[in-house]
Amino acid sequence: MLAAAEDRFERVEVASACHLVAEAIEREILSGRLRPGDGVGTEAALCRQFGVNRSTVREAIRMLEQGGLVQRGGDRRLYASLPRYSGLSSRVSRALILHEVTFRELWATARVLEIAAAEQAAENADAAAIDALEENQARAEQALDDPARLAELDSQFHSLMSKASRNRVLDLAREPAGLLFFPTTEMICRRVPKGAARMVAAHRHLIEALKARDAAAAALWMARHVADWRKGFERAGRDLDEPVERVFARHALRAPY
Amino acid sequence: MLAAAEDRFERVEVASACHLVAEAIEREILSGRLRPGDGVGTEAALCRQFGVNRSTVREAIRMLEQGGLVQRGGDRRLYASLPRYSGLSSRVSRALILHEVTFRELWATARVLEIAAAEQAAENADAAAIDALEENQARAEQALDDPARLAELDSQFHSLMSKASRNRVLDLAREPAGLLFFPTTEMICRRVPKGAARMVAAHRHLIEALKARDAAAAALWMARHVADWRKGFERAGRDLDEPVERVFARHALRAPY
DNA sequence: ATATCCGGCTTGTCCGACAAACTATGGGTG
DNA sequence: CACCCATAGTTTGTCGGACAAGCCGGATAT
Repeated sequence: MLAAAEDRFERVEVASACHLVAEAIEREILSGRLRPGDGVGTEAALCRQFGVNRSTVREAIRMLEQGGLVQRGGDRRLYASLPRYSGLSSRVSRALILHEVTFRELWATARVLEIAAAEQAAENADAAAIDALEENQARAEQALDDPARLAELDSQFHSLMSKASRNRVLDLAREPAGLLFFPTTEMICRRVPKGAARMVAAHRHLIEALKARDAAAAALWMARHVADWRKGFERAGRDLDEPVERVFARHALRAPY
Repeated sequence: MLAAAEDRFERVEVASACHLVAEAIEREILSGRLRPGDGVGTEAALCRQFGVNRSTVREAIRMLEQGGLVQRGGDRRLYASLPRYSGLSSRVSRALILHEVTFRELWATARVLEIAAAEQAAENADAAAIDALEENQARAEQALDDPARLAELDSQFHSLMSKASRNRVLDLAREPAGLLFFPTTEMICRRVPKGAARMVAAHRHLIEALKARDAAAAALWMARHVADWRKGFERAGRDLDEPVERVFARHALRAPY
């Protein structure tokens, strides 16, 4: 009865062996002593070094693997590695689904991130990035009556735009929302007749803005593009306050590193 | 010689038993058949159900645990759970550090996210959220000459602001950048005399804007606040194109779920 | 009725083992 | 001398069993 009343002490941190091993290796990587691409050593070697059993080492490895800090190479050996963005993004998307966020939250966030990506892309895009966008655009123009393909190309367009900004922080912040946001494009294109044409037109204007290095124009067209999405979503009879459905989980399930 | 030339086939996805087990449990949670808080069962029970060894089950559990999908309760039993934002954010921050992103990228991204958070907070903040910000502000006013404390309070202020927006997607997108961005406040307060006062003043204006439900004012003051940070950063003699240092890893290392 | 003890269950770790895949090494062959 | 193949060794993925420590519930003693 009285013990619970006071909380003078923090909970004691009892670390299990496998966590200690994982943290030791993690520190080695974060500190730069193990660089991405370096071999971490065999399980047997790690057992010897840490003085623990192979099962324990393997549990530690599974944890690090999941965090993207180590990876099995083609030869199944263990290498330190850079966490891949795609893995992180799908993980975040998964969390958003489980938390049942609404399309309104998603839209409000995607809006500012996409606009920022367009602005910064206009400032920083190089020729290769613009070429990639042009190629995407050419394909989209061939697929005006194929909603599924169009949705995929739209998603890719925004991803390319984000990469074109050459801002990796922005790119990583944008991707989880994009992963959940753009799959709905397919539904909208199916339900709203003029949706596809408006989409492709907006993309065209965005590419032109990038070529002209006109950040204001890029922001403007992206704002319109995203506003269009919202209108289409509502015209399709959907409610912005619906939670993002579990259906989209399949998009987030892919690529667990 | 000839096998490598053609890549007609995708690489065959050879899934190890522990991955299959992890995926099966993950599906169960994502589909909603296992709800957060539900017990997953004992390791022995999972062994029986999947027909695999306990070591294999444990490796699967380690993976899920790391993803935040399951958690050990106080009784050490296994429960399905919602991935915590803090765990995801620190993971993303860690990735940003390893990718050696620059402060310029960080700043450009934090800028749009913080402004959006302020705007949406002005629209959606409830009384409790504003109270929390007021309390933070009161503490900051008491700590004007304690840079470390002030930096912590600043970081907390922005986190509270983001929560006040009641947009969980935005909150989650913002946090990783914030985690890396705000620790530099301490350095700036030390090096730039008037920094602390300007910071507290900006926070005051932001709180007033929230009370007045004035999104434009909130955006404006946040823009100034973030611009101030950048000026302070440069006055402190730092270069925006420096990569975020590994030093900040300690902030990202915490709370691995 | 309360306090205490005991036995069972569960987890964390350890040990030893084995099949499959891969590597390397050495020998045979043209 | 160069090249190909077989064999042995290494490494991983999985298995079965084992045990100490912690937690829980029930039985027992006061």
